[in-house]
Amino acid sequence: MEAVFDALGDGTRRHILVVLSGGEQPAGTVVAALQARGAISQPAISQHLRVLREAELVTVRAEGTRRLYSVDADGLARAQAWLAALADPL
Amino acid sequence: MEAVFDALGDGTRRHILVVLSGGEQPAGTVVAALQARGAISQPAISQHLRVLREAELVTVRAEGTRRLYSVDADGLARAQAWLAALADPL
DNA sequence: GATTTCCATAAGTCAACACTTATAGAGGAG
DNA sequence: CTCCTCTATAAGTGTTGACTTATGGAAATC
Repeated sequence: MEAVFDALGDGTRRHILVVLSGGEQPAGTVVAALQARGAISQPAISQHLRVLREAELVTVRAEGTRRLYSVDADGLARAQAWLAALADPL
Repeated sequence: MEAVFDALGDGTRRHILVVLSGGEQPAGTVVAALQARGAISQPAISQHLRVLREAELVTVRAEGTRRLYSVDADGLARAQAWLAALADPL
């Protein structure tokens, strides 16, 4: 859980999640989308994707040389549940 | 919204929210609760409370010299809604 | 099999930000 | 009025972590 909100605590990573909310995307497309918004390198995005993966906020699957990323609904649900518990203490 | 997840992206602040989820508490009680978990100064907590306030994740009200903090359900709901939109893109 | 594309990792740099100590200020208590 | 409690702000420091360039490796293309 710690890793989840640490991962969400960066604007670039949140932007990546927004891009991926449009559906499964190869890493290269994510890079292009982020670079359309401002100068950032491919390795920077790759590192962010790794953090999101380790936090279980995204999933990957390989297809040839491409890595297809998607938002991980389970991870997002866990984050939502944690927030809900704060507002509504059992 | 940026400020909300930036604020949530720190473990100490998340711990403060957990403490406050138990109900309205004066700042001093929050300090005591956090210090029970590890060495941290009163000003550090005060600064975190300010960040949480600016992100609208907590509310304050003064009672004499005490400042009573509570979790802000609206702010938490906004955060949840944002996460929900990611998983379930309209 | 050489080249090219796609992505990840390595290593190093720099700035943001989470801390600290010191202090100010506002409200009860004596 | 004075003292003490409670909390916030000021100022300075150190470390984390978000970036960079450089490189490695795996799969498609020719």
